[in-house]
Amino acid sequence: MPELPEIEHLRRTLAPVLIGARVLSVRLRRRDIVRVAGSRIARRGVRMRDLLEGAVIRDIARRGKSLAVIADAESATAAGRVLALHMGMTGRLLITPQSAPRVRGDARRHVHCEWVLRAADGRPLRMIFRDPRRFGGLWPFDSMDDLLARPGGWSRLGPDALTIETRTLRERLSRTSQPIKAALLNQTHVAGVGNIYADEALFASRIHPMRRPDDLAPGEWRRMAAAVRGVLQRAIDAGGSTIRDYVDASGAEGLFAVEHRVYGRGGLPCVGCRRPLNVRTIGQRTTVYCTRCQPS
DNA sequence: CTGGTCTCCTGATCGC
DNA sequence: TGCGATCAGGAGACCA
Repeated sequence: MPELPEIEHLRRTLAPVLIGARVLSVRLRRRDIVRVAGSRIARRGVRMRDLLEGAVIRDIARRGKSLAVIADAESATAAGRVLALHMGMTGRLLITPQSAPRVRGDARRHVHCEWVLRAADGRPLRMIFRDPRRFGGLWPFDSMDDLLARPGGWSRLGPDALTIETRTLRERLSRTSQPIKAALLNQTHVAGVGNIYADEALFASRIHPMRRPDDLAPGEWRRMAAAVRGVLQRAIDAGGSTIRDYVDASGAEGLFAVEHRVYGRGGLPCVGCRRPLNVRTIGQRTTVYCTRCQPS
């Protein structure tokens, strides 16, 4: 599932291809994947210009697990536009040369939006958004200011987890009395930590997931901040070394097959002490940890 | 405001 | 081999 490392990797691979590209046409197959900040789905008609039709892409930004495609309008009088994307659990954004065979068969299922682009170097490209489970979606905004200010945009997201500093992490997470695991998952506190990396970061910092934020010592905050940044950065590095050309890639399956030390290993021996790892639900999420290496 | 629970959705996996 | 049950989970809605 796409977490921050996958999204950051996507951003880095998309940017050189998309920056300077003109969106020639957009085909929306499922209207309800277009969401509007403040409501579950777009109530009114979706205009293709909201999905960047006619615009030139200038940049791609990321905060947490959210991606923003930033575009200029074609006419000098019109305002720019921004399209935010969230991949949810199963979302994928794929780019192929337009000359490549169209997606067919099973792969065509759940393709909710298609863009036809002309890259800065003139290459014709096709981009598709595919999301079987539809937890992801597309959020149109008028501008970057709009995205940053509007509730439902990035205004509610905390600082990005990849560069989170000890002091900020502590200030942010101390706002709640929830278990530290649940607090880490709350995107308004820190943006970008999902279930996998929350467990991995807590294991790496030897902190029990049920610990309360106000109970943590300064050294533990330092370890946790370093672990959050570390596990995310290592995953990005692993992804970056295994993929060559996203444009030619048929997908990102198995991209981040880095071995997790706790996630998905419930009942298996802890890599530190060989005791079986514990599994319980915290914050409505399956949580795996070691009672010995992460004392409560 | 806070914290807990529910809901959305489909594909993978499990048990029989 | 088939098939129903179960599970996974990001984030917003909803409620006490």
